[in-house]
Amino acid sequence: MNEEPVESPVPGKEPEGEDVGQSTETKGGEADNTSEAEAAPESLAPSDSTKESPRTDPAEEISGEIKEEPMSTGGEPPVDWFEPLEDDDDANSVSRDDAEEESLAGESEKSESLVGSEKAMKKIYHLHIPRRKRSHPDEGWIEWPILGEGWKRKEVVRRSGCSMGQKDVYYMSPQGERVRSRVELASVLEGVLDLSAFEYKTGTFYEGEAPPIRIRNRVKRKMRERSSSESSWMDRGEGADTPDSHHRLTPNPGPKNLHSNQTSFSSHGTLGTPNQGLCNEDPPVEEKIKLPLPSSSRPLPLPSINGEIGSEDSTLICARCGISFTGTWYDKQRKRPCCPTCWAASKTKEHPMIRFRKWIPCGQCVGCHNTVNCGQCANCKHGLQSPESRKRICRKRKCICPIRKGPGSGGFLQQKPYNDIPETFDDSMSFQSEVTDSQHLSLKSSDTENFSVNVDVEDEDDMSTDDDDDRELCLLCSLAALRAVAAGRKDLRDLSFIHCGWSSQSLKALPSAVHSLIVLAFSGIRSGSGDPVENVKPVSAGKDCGTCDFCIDKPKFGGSNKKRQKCRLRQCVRDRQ
DNA sequence: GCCAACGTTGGC
DNA sequence: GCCAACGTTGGC
Repeated sequence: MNEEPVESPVPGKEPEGEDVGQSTETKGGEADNTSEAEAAPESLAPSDSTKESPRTDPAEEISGEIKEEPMSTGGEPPVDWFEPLEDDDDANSVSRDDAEEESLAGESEKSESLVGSEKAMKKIYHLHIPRRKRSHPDEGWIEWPILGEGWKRKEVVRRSGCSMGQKDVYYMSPQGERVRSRVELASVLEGVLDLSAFEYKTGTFYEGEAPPIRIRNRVKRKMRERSSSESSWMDRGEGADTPDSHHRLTPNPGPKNLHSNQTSFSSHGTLGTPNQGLCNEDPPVEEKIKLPLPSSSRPLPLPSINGEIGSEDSTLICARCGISFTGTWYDKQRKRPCCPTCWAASKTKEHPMIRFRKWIPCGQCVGCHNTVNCGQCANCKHGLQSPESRKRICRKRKCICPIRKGPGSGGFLQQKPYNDIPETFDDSMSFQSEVTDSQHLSLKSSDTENFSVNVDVEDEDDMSTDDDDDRELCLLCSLAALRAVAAGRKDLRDLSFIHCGWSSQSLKALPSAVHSLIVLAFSGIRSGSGDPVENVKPVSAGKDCGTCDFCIDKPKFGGSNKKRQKCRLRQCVRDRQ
């Protein structure tokens, strides 16, 4: 029966089931239960004050010093069940649990900060701080014949938490049904006892008009996340019944008002008890952090570093390493946040910095404001030549917004990157550490977006055949250039083996940010060397290796010219795939 | 898995 | 703002 011997300091003196701290709250019942309508509230105050008792110096208790405990050791008859908790003369009764509890939430002066800190610690650091001490189920029950034979009543004062000090009153039917509200009690006593004049809290019937009975129309709120992984970012679904919801006597209040679901999120300010304000000062951690919506219901955000891309980036907690970071990085499944470091470590081939995107015109830049075709650019010329097939917009009318983030940034299209990009990119990332701070900043600011080596497509038809379109440059070449720089290369001439036919001209046509990076890097490596691309000799633009199968196929190498393909070494790697 | 203890919130 | 009602949690 007694499962908590440690908490029964004076065995035999009192029913062991009632000597635990929990029982303090019930003492309002006194021996004479029927006349304690006022006694109950009054008796509860001391229960809290007990925690202010001089005896309860946590430091002293923890240090092993047993205080004098004069009150109880003096042999004064204990005031019922208060004795063990308040003035325990038994050394053993100064249990570690008590000390812990008091240290956590014992002294009322400290309770606010303690409660707050406890909550914060629990929430933020997930420390395993015992939240509560469970009393024995049989403890604290007082016969309550006013409700009928066999009925019991129990008062519980919350000893910790935000609602510390709040009193809960329970009743237990002769059949052992535990009632925790007037509604439940009414349902049990329906047809047996009229509770219209029954005051649930005090357990007494009063005379006069009965206060209105509140009927709550609650909406189930799904706040808590599931324990792990994928569901952690999802709202909890229906059916999250708790065991309590099954055992509860209270009938289900029926259909919930769905409309109130929203307001429930904004009503944290309500104060159930004076202490509840403490809880509401700091929103839960989950609410401090803007939790991302499930990827399925959320536009795929732009990747970013330090939130430079997309000013609305959230502070997220990496699901892998736990660090916080800003941005909108997600793991491969895009279900959980993933910091850039873990991203790099993931070896995924779908690096967030490498994407193919489709521009959405900003509508504000000069290019977007141009309405007249220049007639001079390749696109215009192409259109003049074959108006039917003209699909490209005049280059002067293209969006030249430096940020290149259209009004619907979510409209970028993510496409599959090239296969061997990650390693290349890793090298280029290492390059960042070699540059100066200012250079580094330039990498992380607006250039970052371009540095992400996007192949930007204004529309599908605009991609591919236009040789002098800077958007046509091979992604691998761009990356290779960066990689070479990162590796400490002094020039880029050997890049031809990656992209045959590269010349200084084509290098110059690198996406401006990439080119700038190269220049920047070289200026850091070789001060005053100027534009390194300028020094790059034209590479094997016109030379065939004469050994590959395509060259051998050529007539000049004695082939039959069946394949009619350019020397493999002169082909862009991209084209070879 | 139960349920005491605590959190939350909607009615007043 | 209070607090009854009930949802939720975590100790057992």
